Amino acid sequence: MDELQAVMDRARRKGLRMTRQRVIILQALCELGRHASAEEVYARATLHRRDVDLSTVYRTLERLRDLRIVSQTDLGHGHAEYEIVEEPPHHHLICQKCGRVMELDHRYLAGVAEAIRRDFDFEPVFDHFAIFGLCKECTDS
Amino acid sequence: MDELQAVMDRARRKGLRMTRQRVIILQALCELGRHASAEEVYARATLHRRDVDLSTVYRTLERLRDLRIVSQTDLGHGHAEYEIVEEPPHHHLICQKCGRVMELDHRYLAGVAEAIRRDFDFEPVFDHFAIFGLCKECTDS
DNA sequence: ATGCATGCAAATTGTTTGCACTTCA
DNA sequence: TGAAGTGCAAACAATTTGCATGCAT
Repeated sequence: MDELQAVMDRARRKGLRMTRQRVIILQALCELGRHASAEEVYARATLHRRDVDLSTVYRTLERLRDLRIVSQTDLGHGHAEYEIVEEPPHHHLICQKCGRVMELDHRYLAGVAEAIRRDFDFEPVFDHFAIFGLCKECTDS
Repeated sequence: MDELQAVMDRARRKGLRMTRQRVIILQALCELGRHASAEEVYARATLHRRDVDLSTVYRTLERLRDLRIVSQTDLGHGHAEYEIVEEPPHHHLICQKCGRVMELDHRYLAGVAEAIRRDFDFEPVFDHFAIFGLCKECTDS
């Protein structure tokens, strides 16, 4: 997978020291694909070889988030969820009742981002947005 | 003062049983104004008379959130923040670096809400939105 | 070489829960 | 009266931290 290579390059370029653990964590994130909890990343990472500590996973995810290599989102599951940032980003609609998750294209938010930039001199980080609400089925019932 | 009455009426109409504790909690929320943590609500509530338990505060806030009388938001402070929902709602721009918080008018998001409603049959709960990013000063430096 | 990263275990923080008792409608 | 709400204390889960050691640059 050269997705892993690409992400590692990106991280290195941003000055991240590439330790064995960090490679494993990035690999786990790539394999998992979308929004995984720290525990899930940990589980996936230790699946191959058991040589990462959970606290290291937390520390690394925090670091990666600061470098904007991964996004950190609260999807209402009682823990943070992480995923590798893509360009353009994508977002989620989350039903508060049934928990269903739908994907929302970035175009829906691009206009808002632009307006905020213009009017507030504020650079919004729209790596990943979580919008809560009610899906059709749950609105009806 | 009659903000409290108005909110209590609203709550009662939604079928909320009005206990002594709940009145105190609603009062605390009114007095605090904007986004307060459960601990802050608790502190404020017990300031007058010490007869609410923290667990009751949590239970009540959860109940009020479900009734959409208060909004629950993650402002990135490591705990949830609550505030009485106003009409129209307002939102926040939060600087990830310096922590500065700016208010965002609902009009910025009204269009997005409409589009989501139309295209996804999804009713977004836009009681309170938190948008993270970088303010001017922190972007420059 | 040296400063940053890690493992381990323990602590912390925010939040939830079980249960006997009380209170509102 | 009876269902719903409460206090208390204990449990929980996610995340963070201190410190001795290890490793990438």
